[in-house]
Amino acid sequence: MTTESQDRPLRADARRNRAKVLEAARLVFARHGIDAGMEEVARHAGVGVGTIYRHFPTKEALIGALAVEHLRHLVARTQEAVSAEDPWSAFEALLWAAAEEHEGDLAMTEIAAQAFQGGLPEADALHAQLHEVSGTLMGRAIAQGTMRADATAQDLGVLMCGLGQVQSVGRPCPAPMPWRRYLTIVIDGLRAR
Amino acid sequence: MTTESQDRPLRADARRNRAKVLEAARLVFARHGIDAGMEEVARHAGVGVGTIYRHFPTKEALIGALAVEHLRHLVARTQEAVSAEDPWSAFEALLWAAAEEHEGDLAMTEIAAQAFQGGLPEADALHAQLHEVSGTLMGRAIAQGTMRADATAQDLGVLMCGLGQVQSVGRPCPAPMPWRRYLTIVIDGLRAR
DNA sequence: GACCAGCCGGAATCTTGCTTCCGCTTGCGA
DNA sequence: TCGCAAGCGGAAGCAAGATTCCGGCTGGTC
Repeated sequence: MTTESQDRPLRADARRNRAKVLEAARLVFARHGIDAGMEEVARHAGVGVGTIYRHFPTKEALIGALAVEHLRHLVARTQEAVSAEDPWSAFEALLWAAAEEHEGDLAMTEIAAQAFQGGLPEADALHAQLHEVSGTLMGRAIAQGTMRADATAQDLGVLMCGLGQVQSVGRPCPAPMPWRRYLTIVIDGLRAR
Repeated sequence: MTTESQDRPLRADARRNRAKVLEAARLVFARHGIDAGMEEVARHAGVGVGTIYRHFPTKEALIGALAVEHLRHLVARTQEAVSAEDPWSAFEALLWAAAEEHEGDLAMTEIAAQAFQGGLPEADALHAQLHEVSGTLMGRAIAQGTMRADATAQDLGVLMCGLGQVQSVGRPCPAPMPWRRYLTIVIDGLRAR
């Protein structure tokens, strides 16, 4: 997925381990933030650090792989939303669902950040795709008269970026679950008046 | 300010150095993020690392001192806003001004974060004060009928937290200056309908 | 069932950055 | 002007964490 996977089929155990590593990384980073050690990820996956490095040349690459997975997921979700009949409801539901999914996730923001500047071609492509799809969705909502006319896909990105920060509860902001308020207010800000 | 300053008057050169360190820290952290090294801060201040540690027992303490300064500043600004005749305009102007001030500042979010959980008594007190003052300001705006009735000082904190993230341009989000859009939308979200 | 390329574990290594230490310098009161 | 407590610089000490290395294991093929 990241470096070479189409070349040789990968031995059965290797494929299994790769998956375990990815899963463990998602979990550990979500719980302890992106600064969690590789050692910790390895322990959680039940493998040695060496195994991680066999699959991902560097910590950054591992994070990049997570980012790609995440983006893929987002694109899929957004595409579904585009084909709903009521674009505004679909849009709103999409945001709530996406946020809910990452409740208390300490890493999403940083992972997404990596993806942006990491220069991973795959991540770039997915970004472009996400940008386009969400643009379409928002365009439909605007046409419907429910979303403010000047809203763009880029705005959405910016707002989601803030959401990620807010969701890393504990680190930046105090008080539990303020992100629901965040989303409420932001969504109202995107509504047509 | 942080540890002991009321005790002995501090020698003239020491006071001068302390100020230089604080100023350099603000600058360096803003430019390179909170992960910039102490070495770098020292070089920028034109002193040795040892000198920093004479004034601030730890990097965390140095950051804490910056946070306190920042909070003090915010409280003062907000107090001014409270005494304006038009609360909504004052509120809006306050947000824009605060944001403008930290254009491209990579450290504000993290510094503010430190202040929250750092447990610094002085920072806690200032937070409480800020919370109260902004609550007053917002209450006036709500009474005026210009701000949504359910808005709270805590909401403001959450939204500013997101803003901080958005402003760390380069790290998390791509595209230059999207924070103006962020603020525009958020402010509209806070408006009464 | 024997072979071997590919894979594994995890100790050792390298890097980076915070913090401490200590001999030298300097403001400033007598 | 003298004496010295307070302050200074920056090399050395340490800790944490990423990455490398290599001897030993194992799917999967002949």
